[in-house]
Amino acid sequence: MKIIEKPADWPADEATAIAVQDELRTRVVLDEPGPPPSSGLVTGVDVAYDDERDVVAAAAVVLDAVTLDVVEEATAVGRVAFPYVPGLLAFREIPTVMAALASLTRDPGLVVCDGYGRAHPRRFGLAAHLGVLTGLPVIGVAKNPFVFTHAELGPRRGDVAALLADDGEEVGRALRTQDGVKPVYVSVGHRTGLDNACAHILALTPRYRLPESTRRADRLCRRALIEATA
DNA sequence: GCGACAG
DNA sequence: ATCTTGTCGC
Repeated sequence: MKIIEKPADWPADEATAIAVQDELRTRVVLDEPGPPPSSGLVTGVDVAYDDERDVVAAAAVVLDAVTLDVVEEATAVGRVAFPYVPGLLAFREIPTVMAALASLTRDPGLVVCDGYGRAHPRRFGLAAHLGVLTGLPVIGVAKNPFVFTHAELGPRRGDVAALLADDGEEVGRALRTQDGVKPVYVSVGHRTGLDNACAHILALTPRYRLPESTRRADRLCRRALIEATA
């Protein structure tokens, strides 16, 4: 399979990457509610790394939002496009993620990715970045609160608490997806509302803490990395 | 000034 | 993200 290289104009240092974020962030659309939950298609994306070989594998798995059945899968393998810097995660993996999305034969519908959208130091995390570059509705789901804080939330599935920035803005939501488990952190990326995003994530977590979409994508990209590395 | 810090 | 054994629990 072809190796996805980073674009020729890809940022080479942190200062340039931050400048790119500050330019692209103006194109995020936040006033659309997005697709209603439990309808249409939902596509999970995830990546796996082999830092030794500088390789990243991305997977996109399309699910039927009602049955959660897999409708289509796609993978792409690329070169790691940027070092890991908190706040600049998107620059590592976006070219390869976009290649995986582009090789799908149908519209991905709503995209769910690991990490953050608006819950980001400059309000432009991976989910927002991916949304602006693809034009698709995207939401971000992370496993920890990063630099943000939230009040304690109830112990039951569906309980929520606002994820707050220093200035008091609600940049996302801590959402309990199963009774008694650690919450996940949901934030909108592009062309979706926070209420809708949380409803989608609840619909995608009938059994486990993490959405079915990311669990499927996680397994697939790990498999793709092993096959590409072998 | 020094850490901490999505994946 | 990734490196990794056993262990607790449904």
